[in-house]
Amino acid sequence: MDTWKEFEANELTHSAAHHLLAIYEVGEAYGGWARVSDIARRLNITRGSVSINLRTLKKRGWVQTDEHRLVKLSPKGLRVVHSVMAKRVIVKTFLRDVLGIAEAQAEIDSCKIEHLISHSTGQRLVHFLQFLTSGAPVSRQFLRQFRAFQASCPASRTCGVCKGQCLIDELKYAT
Amino acid sequence: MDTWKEFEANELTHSAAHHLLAIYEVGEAYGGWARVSDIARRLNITRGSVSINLRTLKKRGWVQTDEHRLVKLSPKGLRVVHSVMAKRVIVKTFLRDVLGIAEAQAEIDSCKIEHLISHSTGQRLVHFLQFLTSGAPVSRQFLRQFRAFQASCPASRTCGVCKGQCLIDELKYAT
DNA sequence: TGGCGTTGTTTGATATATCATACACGCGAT
DNA sequence: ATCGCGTGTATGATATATCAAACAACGCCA
Repeated sequence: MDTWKEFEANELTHSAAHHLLAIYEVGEAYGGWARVSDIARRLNITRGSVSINLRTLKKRGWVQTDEHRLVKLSPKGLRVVHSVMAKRVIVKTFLRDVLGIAEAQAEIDSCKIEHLISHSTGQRLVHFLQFLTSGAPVSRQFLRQFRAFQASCPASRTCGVCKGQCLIDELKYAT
Repeated sequence: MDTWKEFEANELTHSAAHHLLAIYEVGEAYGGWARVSDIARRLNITRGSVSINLRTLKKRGWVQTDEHRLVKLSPKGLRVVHSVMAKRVIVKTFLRDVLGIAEAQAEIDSCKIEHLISHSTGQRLVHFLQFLTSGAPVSRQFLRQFRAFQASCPASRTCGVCKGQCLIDELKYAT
């Protein structure tokens, strides 16, 4: 019923996830400590925005601050960052190495999705990639034949309603 | 640099996508025409919220209104709905039938992602599923052996930082 | 000791997305 | 004809997320 609301219910927003990632990346060379200015520069937003957003991140217990106003991830925040980073790598790897999507597009898609997929989905995707790249004969053969199949796929078929914008026509098998 | 901002730049928000889907579903039995009340009931939000959100949807050219205040998808809106529906089905099918994720979780994850994946990613995912379910010997064998591999996977390994919350440890192959 | 630049915060603005509540309109039943 | 209910809209509130601009504080340099 309210499945679609799970999106909003997610306590980790896209914005928050990237603030945490930025703190991690910026602080990497300074023992985990980051300055508001550098976080803002990294995200290409204003210092004011970062300052305001940090309130929520602190309230959630994801970051800690210094007496010098330096910012650091809490253990809880670090766990979130690890989780998000891992999911992005997994999704991007799948999109690029299995589906053959261009690096740039794979980056964009995985960046949008990284904070949304569940732990179990991420884990199963890892196992899938592990098996696919395990070097087992069946995996190698499958990948090779899939590449050939892809090459033979028509660029796109036209849908009566969407004029090629949707994929309905290609979904007959799924009904 | 600003890849992460693509999320906000997306003109089709999660909320908007589901409003359009609701209009489509509610209107299905009435020649595409839907009432604000029914849309609100469908989404489990107030009539007021729908009323306000419809302004944006109209401004974007996705819906049209009647002199009786009935709401209908424009041709452009219908294309969006087809595109989103198709992507949800594709992703859900992949999660459920390939990765073996439970129906409910697959529904939640695909619902979060449906409006975010690009057309090319959706199309390639379709081709992947087509090949996997084509009945080709290599596909059947691959799927069977993957199931066996999955069954042998340890439930989860513990990450020093995350205590099993992240998947970093399982990503060694990807570095 | 001044002054200037960087830094972090605050303020007022916009945009989305929701709520509860109040209001106005129309239609059907009495 | 009017009473009441359902419907759509409007209003004021909250929460997120951004901006520009103003402001205060600190440090460095002369």
